[in-house]
Amino acid sequence: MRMNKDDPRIPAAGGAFHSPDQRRPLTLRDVSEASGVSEMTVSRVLRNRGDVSDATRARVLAAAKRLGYVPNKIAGALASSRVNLVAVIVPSLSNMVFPDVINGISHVLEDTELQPVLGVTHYQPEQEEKVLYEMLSWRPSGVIIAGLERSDAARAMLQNSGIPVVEIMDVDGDPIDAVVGISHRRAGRMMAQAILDAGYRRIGFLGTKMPLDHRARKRLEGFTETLEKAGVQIADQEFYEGGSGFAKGREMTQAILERTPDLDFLYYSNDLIGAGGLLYCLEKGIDVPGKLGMAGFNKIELLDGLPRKLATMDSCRREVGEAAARIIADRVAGGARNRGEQVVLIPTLTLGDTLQRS
Amino acid sequence: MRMNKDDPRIPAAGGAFHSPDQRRPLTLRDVSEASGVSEMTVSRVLRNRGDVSDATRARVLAAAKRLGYVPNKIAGALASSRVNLVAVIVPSLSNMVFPDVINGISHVLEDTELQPVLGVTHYQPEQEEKVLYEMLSWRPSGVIIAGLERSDAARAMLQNSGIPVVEIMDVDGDPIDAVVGISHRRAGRMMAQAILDAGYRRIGFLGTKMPLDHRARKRLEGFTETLEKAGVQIADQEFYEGGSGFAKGREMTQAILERTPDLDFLYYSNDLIGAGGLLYCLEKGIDVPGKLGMAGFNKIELLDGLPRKLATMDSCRREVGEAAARIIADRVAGGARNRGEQVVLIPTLTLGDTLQRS
DNA sequence: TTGAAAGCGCTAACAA
DNA sequence: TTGTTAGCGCTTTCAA
Repeated sequence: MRMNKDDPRIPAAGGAFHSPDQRRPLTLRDVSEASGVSEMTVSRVLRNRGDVSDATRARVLAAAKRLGYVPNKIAGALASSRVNLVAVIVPSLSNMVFPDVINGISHVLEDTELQPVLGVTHYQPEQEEKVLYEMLSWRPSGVIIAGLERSDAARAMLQNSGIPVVEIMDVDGDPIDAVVGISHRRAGRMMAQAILDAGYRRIGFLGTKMPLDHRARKRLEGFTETLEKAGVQIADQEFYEGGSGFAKGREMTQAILERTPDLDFLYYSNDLIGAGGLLYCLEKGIDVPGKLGMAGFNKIELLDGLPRKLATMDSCRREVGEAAARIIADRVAGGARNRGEQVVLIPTLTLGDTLQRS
Repeated sequence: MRMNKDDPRIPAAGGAFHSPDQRRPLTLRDVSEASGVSEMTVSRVLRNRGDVSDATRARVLAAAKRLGYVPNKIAGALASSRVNLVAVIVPSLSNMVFPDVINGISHVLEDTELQPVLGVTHYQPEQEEKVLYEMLSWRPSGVIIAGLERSDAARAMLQNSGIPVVEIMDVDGDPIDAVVGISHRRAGRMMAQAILDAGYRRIGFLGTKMPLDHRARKRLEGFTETLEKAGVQIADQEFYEGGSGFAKGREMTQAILERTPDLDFLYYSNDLIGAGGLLYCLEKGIDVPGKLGMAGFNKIELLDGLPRKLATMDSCRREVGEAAARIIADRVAGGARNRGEQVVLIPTLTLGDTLQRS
């Protein structure tokens, strides 16, 4: 074993990693030379592959550590055509919904070799195409992507990619491969039924204007469908653009109630604006849920602790993330020979304090 | 990157490309053979590099589109030793703080070739090391990482990486390279001064138990420092573990007020628990801010619309993200010959309705 | 304007 | 248990 004291990259003992003037990133060859072991054996040691004697292993590890070597996964991936990345593509990080999904995914992948890589589309199909294209060009081991609505191009890319694809959060549609989520139509129907059962009849809807939030759209569709079966029409609607928040919920609630004062229920497309509306109504001294019932969607935990508990429905975000990650992990591990898994979770209804005739 | 209809990357609708049995991903060679043009020229066309005749370009684009070719960035990156990825490493996605930062980063990087790749550490130094190692092994063009507190190993990796490193959200410490953020000590001092100026003297603190949330710790340090200069001690404290939320804020507030009923101010380490506390106090009929003042931190927009506006301080999240991304983009573009940029943002104090003697 | 050759840093497959 | 040889799919460089 050659000890090259003059090699500028090899720092003095103690500070294992400090090579301040380093220009060229270290390669396996550097570790090989520093340890007097072939590149191949160094590679084996660093990947814990094959049989390597303890003595050799120790020398290699010492050298790698001393040099501060970080392997080049680009070269490794090219050589092995294996990439331990899972592309995770979501529309937004700002609404308290997808962070939970992502945490579920990370949690499951932590027990595997796989690593999630995040892309955000801002609910724009063009952005989705672009992000997908970028991610696929890194040849990930799988894709987890929100929703079932795809441009033809995006769909083609995913189909041609030859890797596991899990579409999440929604099951109402035609999946490319696997799918994990809840039925938003069904969620809308369930909520409508609960509202009707409680005796409310003059129902208003408040939600996002965004035509590209397909899940919100489907909830509304299921909702109106069930109302109509009971001979009830939505009495008024209010739409908004931009981020959700309490203030938005207040404004919209005020607007709809001023326009249609005889409403006896407000159905919000998410808990955040619902909570804003609830705060507004409580302030106005409106009898909730006696005179006016209210409900949101998502079961955002953060909101536990409002003066009243808003009726809502669980979107199973963490479970969705976990199940999706598990599908990818199983496929990558080869433990699953099938494709097209379907995991349909059932949202639970929470009546809270805002959906029950007093 | 443009996304027009002639973009070779985007397969045409209509299924020209469904090659259902496709096993091997397409390569440049496939496009080369399909178009009768050398691989090299195909590569030039797809990267818009060098001079290529219009006729050749058209043939290549047609072939690429027809086949649904997606370039392999792994090979490209290895050959060119250029990777258009920026590693973004944050402690959490769940607290409404880092999504804003990430949006700022994405927004700036959208105008460049660079792409953010996200890693989450859950406030664990070991996780940070692991994530950093994984990301650096992909040889990104830059790193944006939250905080200034690093393990020796993490610090060494970053130093040795030879790429731009921007540490964000905090400026109180010893940066490895560039830094963008606010001074949390200063923020704590400012808030303490405002509270003292308003005449409050019996002050309680409520915050996370997490010893690894260094920014919260520094705010508290600055806070107590200013109080002490005025001869005021923190009268009581309450710490919590786990996620923030209104419910947590309520519980803690109840606990501290029952233990120390004569407190006249509550300083919360973030707006979410502060909002919970505020809701609790309003319900209890406590005179806010007359008998009891309250303040949080972060200026979370979502909360606009609470019955009272909580006093808070802006953590400049989006600006931090944007400035950090700009530093990376400039360095990558070669437009900046220097290193070690320091961007210190000044948080603004919002008194709201909870910090002013009536 | 186009093409041919030589790697990028690593790993699969095989040899010793 | 260790080493050698060929690539992985692309880009760089240089020649035509």
